Amino acid sequence: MPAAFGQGSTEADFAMIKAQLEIQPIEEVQSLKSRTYEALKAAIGTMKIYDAGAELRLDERALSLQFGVSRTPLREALAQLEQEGLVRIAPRRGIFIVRKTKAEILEMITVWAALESMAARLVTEVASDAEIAGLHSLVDIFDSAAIENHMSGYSDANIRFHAAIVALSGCKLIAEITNGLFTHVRAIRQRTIFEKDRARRSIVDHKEIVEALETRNGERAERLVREHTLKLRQHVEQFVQLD
Amino acid sequence: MPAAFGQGSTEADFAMIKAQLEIQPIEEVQSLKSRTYEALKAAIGTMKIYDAGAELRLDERALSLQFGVSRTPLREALAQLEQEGLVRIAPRRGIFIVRKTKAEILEMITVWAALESMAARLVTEVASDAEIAGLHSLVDIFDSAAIENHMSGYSDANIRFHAAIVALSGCKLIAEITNGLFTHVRAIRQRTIFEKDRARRSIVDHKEIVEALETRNGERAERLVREHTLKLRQHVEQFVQLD
DNA sequence: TTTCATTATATGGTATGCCAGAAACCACCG
DNA sequence: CGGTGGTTTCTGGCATACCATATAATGAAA
Repeated sequence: MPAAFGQGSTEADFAMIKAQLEIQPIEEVQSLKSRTYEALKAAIGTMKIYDAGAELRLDERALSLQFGVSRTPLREALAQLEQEGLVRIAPRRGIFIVRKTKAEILEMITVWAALESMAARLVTEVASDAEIAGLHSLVDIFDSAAIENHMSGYSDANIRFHAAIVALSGCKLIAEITNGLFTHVRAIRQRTIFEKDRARRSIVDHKEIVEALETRNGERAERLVREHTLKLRQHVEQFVQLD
Repeated sequence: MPAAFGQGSTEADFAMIKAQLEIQPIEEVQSLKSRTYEALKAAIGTMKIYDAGAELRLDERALSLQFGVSRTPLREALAQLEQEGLVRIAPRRGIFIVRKTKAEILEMITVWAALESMAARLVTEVASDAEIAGLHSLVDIFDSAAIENHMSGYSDANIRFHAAIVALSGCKLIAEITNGLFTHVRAIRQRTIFEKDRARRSIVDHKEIVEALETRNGERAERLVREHTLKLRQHVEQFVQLD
């Protein structure tokens, strides 16, 4: 950055210029590999891969044309997605978007329960009262009967509530793994999972959880979160049909 | 399987053919990418990356020569390792083996505690009595005072005990994530973590865990496993120095 | 002698071309 | 008419060449 201003620039000049264009962070132009990775991940995420007859096969050359990059960075991105479990690369056979089985989904929810319950325990140990109090804003919104008409909004708020607990735990790794799981489950997040009745009971659960966190009752918070998520597990096991 | 033998084939024909050439499995020649991935992962695993002055930078061309493959499959393998968090690829700067910070190690142990305690709970729900009884063989070995002289053996048996619980839970995903964590922690598994005193107390813990599993006491098994692993966490926090 | 600018080089990023294997297609034969 | 064997094509695997940037080396000026 200095070179651009020549040797005649003074501190004053610099300060002025700095005041003018402010933002320094510098646009980090990521590699084509990572940008392709993000783009592919997003594309797969918004794809309704569980619909019957959905096209699960990816064509390298076609994709490289669509993204406007060569096959090399594209393949590196695909290798990463394979590692992440989003696609499966069958040598000489093709590249396929992975459709999780119901059993795998249930395992994910189980892991989620384990991690988030641990997160809740951590929250009671490390979060400030103010931080915990902030959770109220994510729960109380739904006190009104507005639930009935805002199911889509509920779904998002629900996710934010759980994400908040994970965030307050301070454990980056739990957040990371949880996000990874969410990526997989996103495609299945059919609204049917969150029908009215569940929403109502869910809110009661959430209130209890917040209360346990506020009273720093780690054991109880952990148990409530676990049971709450395992309820979802049971619900999915019972009512969601895949495969 | 039926179509291949046409309409004239009898049960006898099939049995004969099957008896003749037997072996079908076919040697699965993996791609260079995946083999390079495995090789690199193993190489990094056996590397003492936490020693001061350890060379953490990887040279693409040098590696491609050593492995005898071109840079393309090598880079795809590296992309996967990056996704897994074992290496960090700094664009135009270099490829570096990731050295986990102490805080990150502690987070891993925390996640481990969460997952294995959930696994223990699952074991009480799904494992057979026989399977649980099998755990005794992994614990009783150390009844004798042989511990004193077999610390290295203890370390392995310890790992196998915990792996067995995860396996008996039937949850593949927990096993998968746990293995991933183990890959990272392996390099730190300095024998100092497992000194005599800890070993003795550890065995007591293990016996209690087995007993809880045998009596199908899910709550207790979960708690014991969690506390056991959190003890390790505290121990590492207190005595292991990194960074 | 030190410092800064310029140039050289090394290293990762990307594009492209060729190769091998798998699947689809087709023709020939029973 | 069906099935089998061969041929073509399509697609992913791999190697290589080139490009861009970061860093090291070098030299000139203060």
